[in-house]
Amino acid sequence: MRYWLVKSEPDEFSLDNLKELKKTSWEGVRNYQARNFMRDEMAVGDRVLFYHSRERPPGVVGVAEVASGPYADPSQFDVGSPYFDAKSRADAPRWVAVDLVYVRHLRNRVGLDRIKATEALQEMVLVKRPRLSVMPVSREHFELILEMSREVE
DNA sequence: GCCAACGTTGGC
DNA sequence: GCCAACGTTGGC
Repeated sequence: MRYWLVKSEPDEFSLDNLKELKKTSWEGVRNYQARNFMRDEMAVGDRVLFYHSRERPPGVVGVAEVASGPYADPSQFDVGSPYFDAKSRADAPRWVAVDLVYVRHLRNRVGLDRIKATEALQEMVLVKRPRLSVMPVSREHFELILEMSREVE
């Protein structure tokens, strides 16, 4: 089992939205590196840190789980979608989606400021590589974030 | 295949 | 809302 972190702008899709829906199709990823992680490495049962970006303060707010293998992201073929990609062909889809299911909210969010201030988390992709919206997380880092969420800041 | 221009992400 | 960092595009 692998561990991941996905970013979402809560104005667009929050962890509360996922809780209500229980399950969602994680569509709209339009970055090749993120796409490759989803396409090549994500598998059913993988655990996912759910991160709210563009919110003050940004941070990890909960846990989700991968509930499907990768499949062609339908929004790439939808002319009305902001994620429409005219260069993607039906017989060779460029972008993939996976299903995510809600697992839980963290008792306390783990803010980016705290992550950045934690020595053991300096190697997180989140810290080292800005602007990536789907990224792997090591088991150790995943568990440390969960531990931090149980403590009051 | 280089690289300038442009677009997007996301912290602040 | 600003803008730095980064990815993508396209002219040459």
